[in-house]
Amino acid sequence: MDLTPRQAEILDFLRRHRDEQGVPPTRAEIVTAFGFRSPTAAEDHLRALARKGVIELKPGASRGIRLLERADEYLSEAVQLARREAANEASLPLVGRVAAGAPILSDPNVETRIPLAGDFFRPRAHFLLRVQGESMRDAGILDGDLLAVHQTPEARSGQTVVARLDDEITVKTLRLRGGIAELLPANPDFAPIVIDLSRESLVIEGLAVGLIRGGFGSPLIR
Amino acid sequence: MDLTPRQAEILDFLRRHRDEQGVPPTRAEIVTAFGFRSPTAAEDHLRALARKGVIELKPGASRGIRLLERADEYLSEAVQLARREAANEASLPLVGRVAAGAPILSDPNVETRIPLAGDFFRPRAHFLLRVQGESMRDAGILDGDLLAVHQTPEARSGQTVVARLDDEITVKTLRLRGGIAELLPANPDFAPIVIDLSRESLVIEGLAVGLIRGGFGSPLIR
DNA sequence: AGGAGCACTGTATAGATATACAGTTAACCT
DNA sequence: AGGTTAACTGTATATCTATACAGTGCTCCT
Repeated sequence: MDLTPRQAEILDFLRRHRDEQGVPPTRAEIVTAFGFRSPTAAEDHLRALARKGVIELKPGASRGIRLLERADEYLSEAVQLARREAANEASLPLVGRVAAGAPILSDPNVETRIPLAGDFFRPRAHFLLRVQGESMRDAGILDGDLLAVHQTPEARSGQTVVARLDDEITVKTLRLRGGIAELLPANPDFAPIVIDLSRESLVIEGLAVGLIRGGFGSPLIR
Repeated sequence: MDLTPRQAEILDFLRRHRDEQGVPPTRAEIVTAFGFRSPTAAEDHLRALARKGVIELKPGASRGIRLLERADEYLSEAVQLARREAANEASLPLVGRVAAGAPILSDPNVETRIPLAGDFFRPRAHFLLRVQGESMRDAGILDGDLLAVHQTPEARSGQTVVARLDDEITVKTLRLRGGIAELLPANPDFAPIVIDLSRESLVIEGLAVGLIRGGFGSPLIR
């Protein structure tokens, strides 16, 4: 059963009071916080929250209000957003096969999240891309590696870039000469890709800023 | 000023009560927990803790006991140990140049800690080793990379190992044939190392289980 | 039309709680 | 030898606190 807006307000207050004061509130403190004129108003709300299973009331005990785990599901939107942002700052989305046309960080492209903060890399990484193929082998970037990518359209000649070409994502070294862009592989078995910028477009998704191999449960040892 | 052993016990109880019950205890609850026969015993202890600045007492408020930040400095040894272990589980020591003779994880060898849990890798990593040299270049292990290492003396032929040879740490592929061990580089510019196990000893420090490049503030982009 | 749930007001009270006051015992410092 | 501090016992009480009981007005469902 869902909480009413008012009950969610009360729950938010319980959480805030606990976090800021270190103690759950009394009925009287709820009354003053919300401007009630009767302790029963607070009592009724607590009963409702307990009935819905988001808090536990200890009979007889003063301040005997306990926020249960599942209370997290009923956070106000503002608090939920803040939590999600905090979680995002401590982990990176892992992008596998990129669907044609879709933005690289759109939901269906994200396989999972890796528990590593983006600012572990410099400049900071915005996502991890699972490398496919051996075209950058001689740069130490192997098939299956996770490439840490700083999302930016700006790239200089010589940098290792993540580019989108005909709705395909590719990792290569960028070389710019006049109106010509070259995407150079680091493997003699592969041919460079040459793009005439006056006729074709090249979308730079980001820069390679790091690499992770062998994590997330895929063993390196066979 | 330091806490007395008894005061530390009381503080531990306050913390445990808060964590387990979600509410600080009343004087009466302290009394029953410690077998006191007078509420004043609890009151006196709380006053002492407040005077020493580890808790804050709110006059008049029931359960008005607040654990302050600096209370963490006065944790019991058991709790401190548990905390340190929890922190270690969420980060990996980075080992740079290894001092001759010293165990690989001894204090002076550890440069810093990297905020990544060891069980991010399978089997779990115990430390990260900063790779020196290009001898494993063709295996995608470059100079400066951080190699995630699972600490174990057991290695099978074909695995990438971290070995100690004449007090030098080296990363190579292991090959075992009868009483002969070979440490094979992955770079034609380097020669294999052959060890006759009946005459020389080879210490395996661990197995390579993963790799990180470009993190910890060292930019990949130039 | 009426029952149920929500969100309250208003009053009352048993008992939970903090806290003062008066002691005791032992260790430690000077 | 005397003062201070820690760690308690024992009693008492103002007041804080949970909670019961009796209502009101509103909305939503059937």
